[in-house]
Amino acid sequence: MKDLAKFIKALGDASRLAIIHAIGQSSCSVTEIIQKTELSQTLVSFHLRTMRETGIVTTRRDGPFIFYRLTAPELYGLIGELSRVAGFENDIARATPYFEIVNYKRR
Amino acid sequence: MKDLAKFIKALGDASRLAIIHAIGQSSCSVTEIIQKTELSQTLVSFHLRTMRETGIVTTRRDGPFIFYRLTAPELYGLIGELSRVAGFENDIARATPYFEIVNYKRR
DNA sequence: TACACATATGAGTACATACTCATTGAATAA
DNA sequence: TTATTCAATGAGTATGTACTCATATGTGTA
Repeated sequence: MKDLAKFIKALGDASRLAIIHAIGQSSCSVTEIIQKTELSQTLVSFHLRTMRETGIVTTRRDGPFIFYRLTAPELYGLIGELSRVAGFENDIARATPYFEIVNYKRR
Repeated sequence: MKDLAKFIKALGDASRLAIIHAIGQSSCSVTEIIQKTELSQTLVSFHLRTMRETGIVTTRRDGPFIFYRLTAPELYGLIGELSRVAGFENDIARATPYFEIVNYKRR
């Protein structure tokens, strides 16, 4: 059974927000996601699995690559709204609304 | 200190969603929240604490009562949007108190 | 004062989750 | 075939979190 709490919980992690930010509203291969987020391959794969299972992302294979995209592209903007509502509007990036939204840490 | 992932994580729990639903866009005393959610006093208090600390709710004392409200009332609608985007509009959650969040109307 | 009511808090527990490392599988090219 | 690249998976660990029970604190009234 689908569960809203579970879905939202799957959004509430810095690494997964970084992945969502990397994907944006188009799509990305896993390799691209790894490069953009600077997270390890294993960790990206680990998170993509739960994001697949909660329906946040869907996949398409193209040769050796697997492309991920948001199942609902509007989700990207909604997370931006959440960020604004949470009071993050004065963070680093008002001009690039969705960049500072994702406050993921670099390694 | 502020952290979007932490904020969203604090939304991703069924008990806390129930509390948010109970509060709605106005405010409620803890006693009212307990009655509406049918959660234990201790558990409600436990969750309200983390919701206070993440800035989801704010409080006002009135005599022996402490009233809680959403710091940002728009959050209520946004959760409805998330629910719709997640594809819950026809979910079994119709029978539960979470339903009204699920069926929040767009502006 | 004493008492009742409203709410918060500390301790303890069981489970969930994020992460790393090592390995495996799947697709392609030489 | 072998080798290479892309991606997923299993095991192990450490931390986080949701919850319960008992207790404490705050507030108003008799």
